Amino acid sequence: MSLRYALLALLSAGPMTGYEISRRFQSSVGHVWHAPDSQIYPELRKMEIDGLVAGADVDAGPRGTKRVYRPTDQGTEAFREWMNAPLKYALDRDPAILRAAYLEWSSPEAARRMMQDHIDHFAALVGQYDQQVFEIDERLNVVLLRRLNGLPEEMQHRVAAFKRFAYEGLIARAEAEIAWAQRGLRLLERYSPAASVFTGQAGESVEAGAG
Amino acid sequence: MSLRYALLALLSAGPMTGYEISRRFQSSVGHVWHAPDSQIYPELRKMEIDGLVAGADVDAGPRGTKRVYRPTDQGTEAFREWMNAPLKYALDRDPAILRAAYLEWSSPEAARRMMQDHIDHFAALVGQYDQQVFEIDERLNVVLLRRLNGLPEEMQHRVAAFKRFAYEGLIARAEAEIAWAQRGLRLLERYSPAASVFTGQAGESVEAGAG
DNA sequence: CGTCTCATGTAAGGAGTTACATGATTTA
DNA sequence: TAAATCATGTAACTCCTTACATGAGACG
Repeated sequence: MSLRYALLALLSAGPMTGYEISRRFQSSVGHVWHAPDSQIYPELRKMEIDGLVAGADVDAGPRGTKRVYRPTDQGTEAFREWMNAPLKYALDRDPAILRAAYLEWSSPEAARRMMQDHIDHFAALVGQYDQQVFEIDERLNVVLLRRLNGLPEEMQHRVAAFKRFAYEGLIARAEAEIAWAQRGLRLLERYSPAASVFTGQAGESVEAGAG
Repeated sequence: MSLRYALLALLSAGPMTGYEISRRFQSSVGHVWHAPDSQIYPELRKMEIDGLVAGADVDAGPRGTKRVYRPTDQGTEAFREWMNAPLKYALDRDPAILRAAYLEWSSPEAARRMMQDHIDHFAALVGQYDQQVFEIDERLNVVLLRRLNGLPEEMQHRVAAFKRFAYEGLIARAEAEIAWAQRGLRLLERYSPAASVFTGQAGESVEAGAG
């Protein structure tokens, strides 16, 4: 149910087409919330039926028309209500943690590769997040500029500070993942040189595993 | 698709009924992977059809019978394969980050409450994780004991070390969340004493928000 | 002449949530 | 005698993923 609030959040910067939302959800804003086309277009239609956004068919030059959405007063109010309601925390369900807990079932090489992939994955994300923070600080982000346009300077700082804060959270998380996987590599170094008893055929391993 | 691997992981400690799995998934092991009854029983049936587990109806005394599942050789092999395959990383979609990015839309009190709830939530989790680590270190966890039973001592250390490592990851994450929310509180202190322009009625706010 | 961008979806299926349903036995 | 534990599900729904579909204009 958060997708519609993510859409309202993005649309609070100004009117957009489904296509533009889709592109933003795949690049910059996509770090905060990601969704594919196949979810966005139908959800916008549903939100229109529910009176949260208003769509208008606008001339798109030689390309015919496109549908531009903007939040209605009701949509803005629904977003604000959601922003003031308590958050529900989902229970944990992360394949990386699941794997880590049963790493004796991986081959030593696969275990090391998993940790290295984890580090590489989150290091790449940190790079992307840093770039976003830079674009926030330097006011290079198009959607942010649209959003800040017309606000008093103090409020501009405030709005930008919150965007920055969100990315700082993502960076802190990613760095925690990297540090954890590095601990994992050190742990594997201590245990992996010795061959795993779990690398044999299925029959043996059931014996070894179930004892 | 990870649920079945979580089930195979748990069953690798020894045979269990759906009911016992369900209880474990709601308490101790539930921190690593959570699932409700309504998902577990049907999934076990599907896995039996797919040949990954074998179910046997066993006498349960005066209560009639119960169905005990154990992994088949094929199931054990499928689990090992999954443990050796590369992980897929899902794209980010976290309501807490989404909110943080648009915190100018929350009332100052709601924003502070959100941060405090975040801290409380993850502090409680850290407490639970610490307890699990204690139970791993002291060999108090029933499933772990079942799993270690019969393994050479060196392997016991190894297996327990990986379980501990998984919880260390959860703890590191939770602590990163706490630190982040504390930064959030400090940020709000700087910006919130001044009233938000976004606290008026819908009409005004659309002006202010969209500029 | 081919690929990229603009523009908007459908369709099928998997994964997860929430609520409901049932009934015996054991414990406080 | 009321509540918790043992034991096993169904049903409806939402949310998300993956694959497929289409067509025009712009760019190189």
